[in-house]
Amino acid sequence: MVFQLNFKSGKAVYLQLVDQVKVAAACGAVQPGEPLPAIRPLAEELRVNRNTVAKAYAELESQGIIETVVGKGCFVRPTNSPFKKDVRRKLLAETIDAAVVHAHHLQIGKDEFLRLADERFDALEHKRARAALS
Amino acid sequence: MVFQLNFKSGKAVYLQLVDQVKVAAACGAVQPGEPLPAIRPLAEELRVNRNTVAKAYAELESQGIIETVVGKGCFVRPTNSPFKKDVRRKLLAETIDAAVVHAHHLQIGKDEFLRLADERFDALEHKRARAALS
Amino acid sequence: MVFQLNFKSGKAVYLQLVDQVKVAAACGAVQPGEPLPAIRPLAEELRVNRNTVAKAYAELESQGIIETVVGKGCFVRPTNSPFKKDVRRKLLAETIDAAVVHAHHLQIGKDEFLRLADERFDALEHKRARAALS
Amino acid sequence: MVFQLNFKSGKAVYLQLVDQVKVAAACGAVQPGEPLPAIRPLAEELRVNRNTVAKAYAELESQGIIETVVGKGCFVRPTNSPFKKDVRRKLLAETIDAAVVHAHHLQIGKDEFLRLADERFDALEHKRARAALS
DNA sequence: GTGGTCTAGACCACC
DNA sequence: GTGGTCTAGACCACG
Repeated sequence: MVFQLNFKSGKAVYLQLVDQVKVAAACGAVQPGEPLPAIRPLAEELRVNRNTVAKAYAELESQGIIETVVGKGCFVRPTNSPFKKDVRRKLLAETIDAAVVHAHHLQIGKDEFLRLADERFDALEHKRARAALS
Repeated sequence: MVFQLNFKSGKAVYLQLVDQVKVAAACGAVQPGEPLPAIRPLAEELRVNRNTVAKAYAELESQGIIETVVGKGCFVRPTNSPFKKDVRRKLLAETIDAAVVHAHHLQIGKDEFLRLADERFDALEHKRARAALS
Repeated sequence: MVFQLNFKSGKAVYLQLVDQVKVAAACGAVQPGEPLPAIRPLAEELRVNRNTVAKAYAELESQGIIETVVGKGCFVRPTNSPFKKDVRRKLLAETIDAAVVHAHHLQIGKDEFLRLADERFDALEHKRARAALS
Repeated sequence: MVFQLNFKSGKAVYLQLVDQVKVAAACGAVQPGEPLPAIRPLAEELRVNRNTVAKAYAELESQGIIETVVGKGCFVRPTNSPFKKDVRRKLLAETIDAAVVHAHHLQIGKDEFLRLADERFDALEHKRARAALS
């Protein structure tokens, strides 16, 4: 799993985690039965207190998204309402709209925006590739 | 100008206002030089405290989006980011990173992401063009 | 760190704090990475409301002088203005204009003004050099 | 008289006016018996409401700095404690110190600072020369 | 009427 | 413990 936290967004960090796991689970990016990262190393990677990650996992469990097995870890449960393709596109469109508005105020045009997006997408792939090796 | 606040989203109310004003400015719904709604009546309309609206406007002023003149009101400024080019790129990169991770969780690949971004960028331009006419 | 507030100067208290922190940072009295006093105890010491100190710190953060980490505190950042060169020049020009008018009212001419400025600039550098050693 | 107002300093505009007249009067920049600018044109020049200038003049009269003759204007009264040279230098040094700190945070060095000061001083002279002609 | 400052006190997220 | 948000209400400067 790859997470992206924004400490200045004004949204609680644990809720950002919750949202990201929910989306990933609803789309099959993490398959049912797959384990989520363990709390301690994830907290370290995200530079966040363990309590914060634990709170996010607790929230996910109370929402029935994941299942915690004490001593083993947290596992994704099967989704009963996976997102359809058009729902996924619409969700992403909202996020992209926000980015486009941000670009406008920073006076960054479409060409450079797309170049940056391409670049950051590749960066994510490299990050995942490196993570897969270790 | 119509604003929609979500008191349960976990995101600070004043930041929701900030974002919505930025969107309105970006798509030309409010043109440079035009005034924003006055603080007191807007606070009443949105059922929030006057200080909350004032905080949003103060944030917008510190971001250079609006200019406030005591005794007169708050006015939209023309887009003209004071930041260095590399700073602007870096600021936008953070937003794009979040969108890229979102796309990954939504199981949407780079090609479709870029197509969507291109599309949303054009949509914003069209809105601005239409708004400039009226 | 010792702060002196003047409640009768007609200048907003939180802005007095902002200026004093900026002076302390500029002359090396607080080094990059060092924490500022915590909000609550400082407010008590200065006999002002906690919100007033918080507002000062928020302003310092928005100016890029400090970084605040929730749950940890507020820390001085290394000097690195994000503004374009011409914006920086223009911002400083306004301050210098005020000083020039002040000099004119004080019947102090250009030569002496420049000599004084040279002298005060060196004084700041010396303070910074001494502070860097300890 | 040349005035320099800062609408964002957090200090009341009328107090900025008061301070500037007081300094000029205490240093002989305006001689006893000389008239201050009339309220209406000054307000226009400074882009300020007439009430604001009137309030400043009222404050100056209550402090005994000026004398208002209805229908004629406001005149500077003789000072009984004019600033000595060292006092004037010290007062200006404080203002310059603030400008130097500002320059530091904008990462503008001594050379450029002095160049800017030289330039702004000349600009003030030209402004006064133009004003004297009309 | 406009926006700005300050206080007092409650609740929340994070360490 | 840290900082952040929001409310309610008072007072001020400016137009």
